[in-house]
Amino acid sequence: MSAALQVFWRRGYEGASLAELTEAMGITKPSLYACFGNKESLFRKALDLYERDKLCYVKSALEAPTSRGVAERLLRGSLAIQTNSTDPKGCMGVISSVGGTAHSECIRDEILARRTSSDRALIERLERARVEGDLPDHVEPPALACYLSTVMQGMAVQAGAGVPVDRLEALIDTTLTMWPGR
Amino acid sequence: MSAALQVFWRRGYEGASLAELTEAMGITKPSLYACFGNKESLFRKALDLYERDKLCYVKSALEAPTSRGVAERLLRGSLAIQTNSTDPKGCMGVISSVGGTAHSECIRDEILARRTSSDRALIERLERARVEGDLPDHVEPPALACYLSTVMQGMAVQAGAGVPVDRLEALIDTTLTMWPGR
DNA sequence: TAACCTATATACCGATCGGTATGGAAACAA
DNA sequence: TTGTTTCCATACCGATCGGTATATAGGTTA
Repeated sequence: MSAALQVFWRRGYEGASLAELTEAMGITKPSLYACFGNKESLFRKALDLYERDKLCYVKSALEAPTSRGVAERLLRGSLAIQTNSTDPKGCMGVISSVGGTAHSECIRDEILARRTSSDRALIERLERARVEGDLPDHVEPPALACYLSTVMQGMAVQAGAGVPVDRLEALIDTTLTMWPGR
Repeated sequence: MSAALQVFWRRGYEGASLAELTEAMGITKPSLYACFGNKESLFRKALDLYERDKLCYVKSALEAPTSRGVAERLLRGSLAIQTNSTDPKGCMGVISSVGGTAHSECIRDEILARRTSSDRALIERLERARVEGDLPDHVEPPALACYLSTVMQGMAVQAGAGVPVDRLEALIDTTLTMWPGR
């Protein structure tokens, strides 16, 4: 299962062929279909595993005491995943939601829906931060949440393109320097 | 030719099939191969057209009088392209450089090389800005250039995912509010 | 009209896609 | 031993991939 995740992560949904998937998983196609139904439901299960094992840092990041702490933990957490030496570079969600043919629209919708729910949690956390005085009044939580998501997705593109870790750490430092509020 | 660009832009290099390309261009496959060689060289020509017609804003953006002006023109220029109602959403470079099988690595390399040369121009412009007093001394132009590219690529992901224009305009405003220097 | 050249359109190539039917070996009951 | 059941690997399915050979149609020259 985690072998399938690796393949989907590196290739995206459409770029991952059944041949590569079955070889990585060490099973044959009939076994794969008996266990997981089809390629699409296998992908969903891989996405579940990805969220559980790789995106767990988000939950704890939102529990940071200040808004800047939330931003820092989110940025460093996503960087750690995207540049882990044993995993593919970049973000699986970005890789599988970009481009591709018309056949995989429901996959895109699935990813976008998960992203939306994650964004909502971040907005709510930033609203709380403003109430608590962590953010200046002129900052609107939805806009700032969108901004932070954008930086993380851009960082995923860079990591996927092979930009080295230290440059991305500098990127995080730059972002945090500009962060409004504490 | 511009029809081919539309298809590659929407689907990415691998997601664009010859069937879709020839249909959009209104020619048959033998004609396509007689005129353009093969899919890869057709893609390169489409990429040339994209740079010439769509990325021309970059050159004029770098000529803005201040560093903040450069950032604003880059952000608004790329947003205009990425959300143009007649073109596909998002950035063609991002869409074609992310994911995919191993067969298209040279395409990725091509895009990454063009991105690198564009980044270098931005770094040089920001170094000039620091000399001219547009940026605080503690800001390092390579890091700030990387940051700005990251925001633009993240914006491309968002635009490709269907985030509406007005939210991305708010994102630009947020980014510019935090911009260090004038 | 006859010969010829070009240019396009159809039909096809081997490879691969996601997905499945089938045959044969292993395990179990009688 | 015989019959039966289960399970999995191979071989195959139609569709589509990128790319090409061939045949026909149209225009030009003699």
